[in-house]
Amino acid sequence: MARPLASIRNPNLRESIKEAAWRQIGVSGASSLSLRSIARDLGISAPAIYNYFTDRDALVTALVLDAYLSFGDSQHAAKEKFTGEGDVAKRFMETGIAYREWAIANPHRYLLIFGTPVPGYVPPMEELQPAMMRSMGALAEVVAELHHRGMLNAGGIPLFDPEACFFPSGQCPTPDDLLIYSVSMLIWCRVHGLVSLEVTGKLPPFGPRGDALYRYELEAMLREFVIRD
Amino acid sequence: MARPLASIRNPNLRESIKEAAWRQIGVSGASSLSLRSIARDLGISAPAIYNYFTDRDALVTALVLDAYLSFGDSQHAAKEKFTGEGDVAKRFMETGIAYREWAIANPHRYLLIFGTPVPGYVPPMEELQPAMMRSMGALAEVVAELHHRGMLNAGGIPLFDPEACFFPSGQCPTPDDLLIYSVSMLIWCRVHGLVSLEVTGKLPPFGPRGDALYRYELEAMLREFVIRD
DNA sequence: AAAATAATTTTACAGTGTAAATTTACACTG
DNA sequence: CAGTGTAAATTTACACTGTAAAATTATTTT
Repeated sequence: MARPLASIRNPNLRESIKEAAWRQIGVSGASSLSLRSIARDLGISAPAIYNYFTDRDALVTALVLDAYLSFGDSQHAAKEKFTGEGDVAKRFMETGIAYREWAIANPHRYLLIFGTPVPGYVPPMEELQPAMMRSMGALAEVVAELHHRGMLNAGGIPLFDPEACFFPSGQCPTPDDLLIYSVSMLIWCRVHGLVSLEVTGKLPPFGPRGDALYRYELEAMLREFVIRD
Repeated sequence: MARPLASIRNPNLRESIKEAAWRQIGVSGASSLSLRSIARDLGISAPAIYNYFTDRDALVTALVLDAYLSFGDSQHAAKEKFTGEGDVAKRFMETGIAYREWAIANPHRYLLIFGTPVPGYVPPMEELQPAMMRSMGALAEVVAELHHRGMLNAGGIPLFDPEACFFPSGQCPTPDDLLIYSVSMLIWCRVHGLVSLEVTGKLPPFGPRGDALYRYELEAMLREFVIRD
């Protein structure tokens, strides 16, 4: 028998494959993701997956995109939690805290995006960039707001090369944008340092006090980059 | 024929295996490390490796230990570059810059230590801890010196849990040590954020200006944590 | 010289991704 | 309605992987 079951009792195989993949990743980590065991889970044959994803890498890319979506949602939701005029600093803190909380709640997803957990996988940047830009957008919007209110104190930070960075629709970024993106990137680097080490279990000494350390770092950034009152 | 060649024409197989492993890692990354292809390189059979390493994981651990050694050497060398009384800040900068330079010169080694590049490998912490402590020790010594000279301004930072942290010889750390280690850890987190993203190619916009950004971060830490003059 | 031990080999098994050929189910068209 | 074409699966096959077991050989010890 050769094409009887799958697409009938499973009308949306593409999604089911991704679900099975997440299930596996949740159990044994992204490193041990296996097309064959996904196929076993779904009661189909391994090469059948190639009808929905050209590659193992294509599947991983789809998973990364999903992860970015979920991550971006949580970032934007956090940013929109406080909508008051004077709540910019609160929005910053809220976005920052949501970053870590999402990562701790979804360690495998976090590592899939920001780590290198799948053996030979090299992420296709041009394909992932929109999703990445969107998820980073929440932070960038907060920084932009700070800048527009004249609260951004980041004159000394190095700006990145506008050539080396693909901007949406290939437009040349304004100096303001350049500043905003550079500050956002720097903040992201600091946040990522802590969170990635925590998620990979390499920050053991702090244990439950990871919260406090993380909060301290966010507040240090407020002190360094934000002019208040 | 069964035991003629290897140990005769290759008197130090254990080292040769590691060398071949590094060679492979240098070419195609740590993710595609393969005992079989190491064996092919050396003209021996794959199971022969099991005489020198109980596991693929044991081999990886040996590689990690070597990487820590090289990394620690470069850290301590940088720290001892300036020996003057008033050169503490210089020592800090030098150690920080050496951190990034070593990582960029040895990206695979860096990822082997601080990333998760080998599929199912889970690092045996108790075995790696001495090497890790030693390599982190250079930074800790700089921070300790700052503290002893009364130049450390880090009153507000959260201290980590002394229980959760294995200290050398199981001794209870003094409050001073607790502060020194906590500050060092925090500095390490920040440094690691930047460097790990740069090494994995996830910090493209800055390109050649990565230097400037990194320097800025080191100087920001001096401003934040160090009382000068 | 004989026995013991240690190093190495071959063989084997269970797993992986994926290419190729093959079979089947379904939708159209004549 | 029969026939064809296409798309979705399947089976088969290949080249890999780590590693367990058994067999073989070299060296060391008795």
